[in-house]
Amino acid sequence: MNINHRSGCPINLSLEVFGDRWSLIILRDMIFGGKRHFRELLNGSLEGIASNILADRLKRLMELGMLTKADDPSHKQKAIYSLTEMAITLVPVLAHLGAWGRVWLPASEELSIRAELLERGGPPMWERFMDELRHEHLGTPAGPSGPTVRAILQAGYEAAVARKTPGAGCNPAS
Amino acid sequence: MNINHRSGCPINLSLEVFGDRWSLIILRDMIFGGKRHFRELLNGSLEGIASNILADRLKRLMELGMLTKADDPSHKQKAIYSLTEMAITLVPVLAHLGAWGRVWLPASEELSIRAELLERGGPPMWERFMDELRHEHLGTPAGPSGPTVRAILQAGYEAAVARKTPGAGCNPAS
DNA sequence: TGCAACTGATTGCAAAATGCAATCGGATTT
DNA sequence: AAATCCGATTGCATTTTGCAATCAGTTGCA
Repeated sequence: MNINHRSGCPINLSLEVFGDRWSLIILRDMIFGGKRHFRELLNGSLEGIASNILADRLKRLMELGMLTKADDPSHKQKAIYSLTEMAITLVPVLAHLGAWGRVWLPASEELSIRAELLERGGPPMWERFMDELRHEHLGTPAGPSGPTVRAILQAGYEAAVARKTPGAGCNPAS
Repeated sequence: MNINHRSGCPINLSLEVFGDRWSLIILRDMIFGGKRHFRELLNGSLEGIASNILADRLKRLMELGMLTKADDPSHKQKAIYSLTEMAITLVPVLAHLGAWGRVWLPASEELSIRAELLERGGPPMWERFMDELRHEHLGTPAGPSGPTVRAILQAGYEAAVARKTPGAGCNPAS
């Protein structure tokens, strides 16, 4: 990326990477939502990102070394975006950020569950989650069996939704 | 603040608070640099914030409940800005963010020292630092004696600077 | 008293980022 | 063959941002 930095302070440099309203949202959807395709990210996010912004941020995140792009063998024109190790190690940052936001901001109950579970799981759960992401995005060997961290978080989310609207039953939506 | 949120996701809400290039810089300077006045923040930051941006962000952070403002008894028109508990609990987030930036971004060696010390200190050091900030900004009783965490970080920074330019001797600059 | 320096801001203005709708060429599905 | 889906790109109006200049009130000093 550019060598034109405001300062060499780590927090400032991190802010130059994430100091906008969308980059971390995209990474959140990839990490916690398992999204890998342009359309998934475009239509799947709660916040409704515009397609040009999404294209711009994906490009930017690739230039920064946070994402890589590869062809999808099943769809000749589909691209698969993968997290790099640099992005995967954001998990603890996101966990802390989510924990802070859950406490201090008007987070909805259902969406807070993931943050709460991740906070309660602590560093061991983060490590396990990062290993799963490495397996999923970098092709490293699979870790221990059992439900994945993402599945645990998702199950917690769905249980919270069910508690709120008990008549809805099982909901296959992402 | 506004009730017009993009979503109730904690990470999104946090991003609505910090998803800009300056808010966290200001909090960083207050937390790690001990800055309390407009001019200190204006002239003291490495990144060179503009005065209107600083004024806008201070106002915004007050509306969000992260800062409070009080008159300085020594200067009739001086204002002292204080961190609230909401802002103080950002310390772990900043610690993680700094640790991530130190590893993955071209952080300068001197400015990385703080992040490294804070990371090595871990949660106990963060807790102690937050207690010191509570004492400083909220008037809670003082904790254990001995050098403050900020002083430890500052000493590490100055030692790193001295290592780099050995002839400079002791440097009283902030 | 007079005056310069300093206090926390505010204003005007240009540049950049954002949001939105429409569109693109190619690939796949029906 | 037609419709749909794919990852984008374009044009454009609106909003946000960054920068320089400036503001009025306060303080320190001569």
